[in-house]
Parts: sequence; C-alpha cells; structure tokens
Amino acid sequence: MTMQGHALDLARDKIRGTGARMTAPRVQVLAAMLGTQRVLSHRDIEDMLGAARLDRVTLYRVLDWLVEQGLAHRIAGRDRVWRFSATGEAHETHGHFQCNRCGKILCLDELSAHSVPLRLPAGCRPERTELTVTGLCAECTV
Amino acid sequence: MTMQGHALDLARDKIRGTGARMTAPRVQVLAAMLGTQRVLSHRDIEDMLGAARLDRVTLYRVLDWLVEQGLAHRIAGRDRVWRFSATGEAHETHGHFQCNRCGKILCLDELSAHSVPLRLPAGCRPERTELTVTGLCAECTV
DNA sequence: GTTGTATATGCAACACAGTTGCGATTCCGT
DNA sequence: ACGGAATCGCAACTGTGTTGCATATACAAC
Repeated sequence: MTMQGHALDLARDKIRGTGARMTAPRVQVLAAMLGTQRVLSHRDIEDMLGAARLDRVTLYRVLDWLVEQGLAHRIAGRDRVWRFSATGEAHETHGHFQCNRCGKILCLDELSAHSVPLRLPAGCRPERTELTVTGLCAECTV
Repeated sequence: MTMQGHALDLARDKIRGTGARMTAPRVQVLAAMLGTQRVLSHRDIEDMLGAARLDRVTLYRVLDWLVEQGLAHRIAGRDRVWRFSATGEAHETHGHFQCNRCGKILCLDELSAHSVPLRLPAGCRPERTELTVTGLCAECTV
C-alpha cells in the first residue's frame, strides 16, 4: 500500500505539472501505470482498477491525454492492441519483446532504435522507430 | 494485361507448387499481390478485385493460407491493420516505413533487422524481429 | 465422363478495439 | 459559493478480424 500511495502521489504531481485539471480517472490510471514495470493494455488497466471502475471511453481518453502530455508512451503489439507505459522517457527509442502466446510485452532497455542505421526512400520524414522482437517469453517456454 | 496475365500464371504455378487445391480466390488474390510492389491490406485487395468480388471471410482465409504456405508475408502496421506482401522472402528480415497519414507501407530493403544486436531477457526465445519506422511519406509531406 | 469426398467457399452472426456525439457532472479560478 | 470550461459517462457506431455451419467445388478414383 505504501508503494501504491507513492504511485498516487507521484501521479498527482505529474498531472499537476501539466497545468490541466486533476481528475480521479487521470490520477488512478497514471498511478496504476507508475506502480508497475509492465506495459499495460486498455484491458489490463480496466482489470487493475477493479472497484474504481470507470467508463471505457473515459479510459481511452485518459490514455490519449497522458500520451499527449508526454506522461505515457504508446506502443503497438502484433495483436493489434495498444499498450501503454509511464516509465521513463525511453520508450520511443528502445525496443520491445512481445510474447506470441501470452501477449506480454517486455522492454529491451539495452536495445536502442538509434543504433539502427536508417536509409529511407526519398522524401520520407521519419518520426519514430519501432523495434519489436516477437517470440516466447520465459514463462511460456514449455 | 500482359503484366496481369504473367502474374496470374505465376500465381497458378506457386499455388500448384503447394500441392493443395487451386481455387479462383487463391489465384486472384495471389496474382493481385504479385502484380504490385506495394504491401496490401485486406481492404486494398478487396478494392483491387472489384468485379471478381469474393467474400470477406474467404479473403481472410486465403490470406492466412498464403502466409501459412510461405507464399506471402504478414506485417503489422500501427493502425492495427494487417498488410500482406508476396514479394520475395525478405519481409521477415527487413524493415518497413509506414506513413502516419495515408497508412501506406514501404519496404526498407537496405535495412536488415539482422543488423540489430539483440540481448533478450533470460528465457526469451526470439522468433521474429520487426522494425518499423513511422513518419510522413513523400506524397503526404505537405 | 461420372461420381465421391475431402476441402474450400459464402453467409450470418459474433467478438473485440477503438471512436463519436451529446447531455450531465465536476474541477478550479474568481 | 458560483459560473463556465473541461471532463466524464452513456449510447450508439465503425472497422477489423473470427467462428459455425450449410452449400458448392476441385480433383482423384473409377
């Protein structure tokens, strides 16, 4: 509970820092994300909130807002589901590993997308580089 | 028409090579994919077939089957839409560029995913590496 | 050529992620 | 405490992809 209390305080601080309104959904969602190392899907967060259930649409909008504010990052998995993470600023530049069986996503901190030498077709303006390794995670390996 | 005729013949050859049944939907879809350099979505292919329209589900199943047979490759875009390509065997190892505005996907032939040094968490078994650069393509750059 | 049968197709209905419109609620500066 | 803009919650919708099952068909055996 101390952990969660800390995550709540941190979430509040971060939200206050944006200058926008501080609402219960925003605090709860950001705290949930700050309290874990995992990369969470919309569904994961719904399940985590449990009692403090909030509307699906509100959750989508909170997630969009957090990404907009730079408080979270959104990454795409092979299962066509967005996943979100509040940890650090590095999610734009490092790679991820996604398990083909349980769908879980892990961060590959040592794998920087910047280390990839780019040569794009003429006229293309790159914005982000996403690097995803798929396979089986330790728990799903037989 | 010569071009398309060639694609049709090639498609028939490849399908015959699998030993499975040669059906009109399979030939049409594979020919459509062979006749273009683009990476096509389900919707793209539906539009291309036009007159020879076939059932949505059949198209999904044909695409799955082509991937299963190794005659096509499936890649995931950020818009949660699968895209397919019949060109070569290299799609598993090279990167792609996706335009944030029109959704189009281009191949980055010179960018090999193999050139990325991997260091995965213990117990993880990598199967595929996907490398996608997002941004604006030449046509969508104002 | 006919026929038999495994295989593939087409239809209907469904599952799930995500979006839009809008009226009701709530945060927060005054 | 109040007022108004920002946010929430509900309902209805879009789009991609899936499942179950009856019908049609490729192709091999005759």
